[in-house]
Amino acid sequence: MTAPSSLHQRILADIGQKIVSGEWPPGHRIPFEHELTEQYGCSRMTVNKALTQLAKAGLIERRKRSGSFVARPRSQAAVLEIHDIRTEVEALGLPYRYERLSLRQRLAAKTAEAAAGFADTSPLLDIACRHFAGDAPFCMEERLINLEAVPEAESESFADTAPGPWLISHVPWSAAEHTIRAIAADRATARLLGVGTNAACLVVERRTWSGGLPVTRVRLTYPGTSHAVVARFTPEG
Amino acid sequence: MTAPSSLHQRILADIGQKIVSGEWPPGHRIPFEHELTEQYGCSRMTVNKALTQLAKAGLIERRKRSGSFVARPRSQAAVLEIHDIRTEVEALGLPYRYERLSLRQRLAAKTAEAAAGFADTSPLLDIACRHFAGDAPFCMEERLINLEAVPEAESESFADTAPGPWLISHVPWSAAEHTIRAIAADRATARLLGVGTNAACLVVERRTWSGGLPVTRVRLTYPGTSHAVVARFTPEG
DNA sequence: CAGTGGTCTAGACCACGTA
DNA sequence: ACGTGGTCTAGACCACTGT
Repeated sequence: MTAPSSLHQRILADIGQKIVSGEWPPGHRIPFEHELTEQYGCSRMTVNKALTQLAKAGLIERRKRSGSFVARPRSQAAVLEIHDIRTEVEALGLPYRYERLSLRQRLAAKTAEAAAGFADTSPLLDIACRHFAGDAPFCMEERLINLEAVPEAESESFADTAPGPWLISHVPWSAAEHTIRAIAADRATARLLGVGTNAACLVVERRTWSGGLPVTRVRLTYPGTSHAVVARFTPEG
Repeated sequence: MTAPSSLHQRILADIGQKIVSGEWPPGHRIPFEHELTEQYGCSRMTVNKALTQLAKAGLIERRKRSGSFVARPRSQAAVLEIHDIRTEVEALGLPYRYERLSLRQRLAAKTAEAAAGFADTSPLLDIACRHFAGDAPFCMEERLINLEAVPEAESESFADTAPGPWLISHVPWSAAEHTIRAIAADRATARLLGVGTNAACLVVERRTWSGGLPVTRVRLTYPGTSHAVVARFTPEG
């Protein structure tokens, strides 16, 4: 509902509105680019920009020689933003505290770590730590760092710095994959999170690569009652 | 790693590669558009397309008068795709079955439904149903439909058709917001899902609007052990 | 003020798929 | 074969902003 500042945004919003309102049902043919060109009195690049964006958002399908059509909704695509934990805690207005629980160096086992994408016998740093919001545990972190990808991590103690921010400033960028699931807290987890045994917890697991090499696998376990992950739909980019 | 078919994709990939590999660390200034124009022997629109896309993906920040810079990673943004349940089940190679549990019409209560965005005393359809994968319950669905937004739903029994697909074919498109959390199954939920009481479950709640009006709120409860939500990072569009 | 990115134009050529 | 979308050009004007 914000005023579109540019013309291609206005075209995008106009067409998006017609689709969302149902005025143009799925399968409806959208005016050809040259028709929209006349309608808005602009060049083809401008309408193309809008239509390309609508196609990327999944609202329309484009077929050469036939035109563009309103897509039938297949899957709900939404953008998930996973923030830095410190930021997340401070956004709640609570003081943040970090605590390292354990750190050891070992080799990747064939079974578990292979599934996480680490090669057999890769040297790994295995870290457990906790993040606090005020006095209460906010989440627990179990992290594996591939020392082949990040050899500098070997000399880090992670006593005061959380592995996440440290990695971000040492491994510049990365592709990532997130998996979200629910588990029942085992005894150790329950104690560390200050919840009852078998309490429901939300687990966010992130695997990160850099230049084809697996860098880190982190598993964040939140008390289920206090944390939720939110994703919002994005028609416009 | 796929061969970029278009020039702006190649420029995007080249720069993205330099950022991901660390060759250009956060804060590094990216060549000006007119420099890239010379470097690739193309027009400014082409490099602009690539840089705009990198900025939308969050890999770079653009500042007028100063140039474009490699962004420091702030939040992990990933694309979450939530599919139709039937599709999801059948993708597992299992037969899909749907079962309606209850249906009743009532007015929105001030407390609970207001939080879901429904106006006070809106007429609602309140449906509970289950989705099966083979013989096992796959997930439980609790759904509210706003009859002010979808009056045709009043005459539907939803005995054989799940509300999701029906709504998709009757309410053309929508904005949506997803919330994912973990809960412990209460007695009723546990029985319906065939798990133990207090078993950890993954709850995906989706609220949907159409033309500013709230259309439906659906809460899908999955046995935590058998279901995960996956989101993947997307540098390129 | 000068230089950057944001946006737009009025053309063009091509691949491709449908008729 | 033809018309569509995909891509690209070589300009242009403007707003913003740091110097």
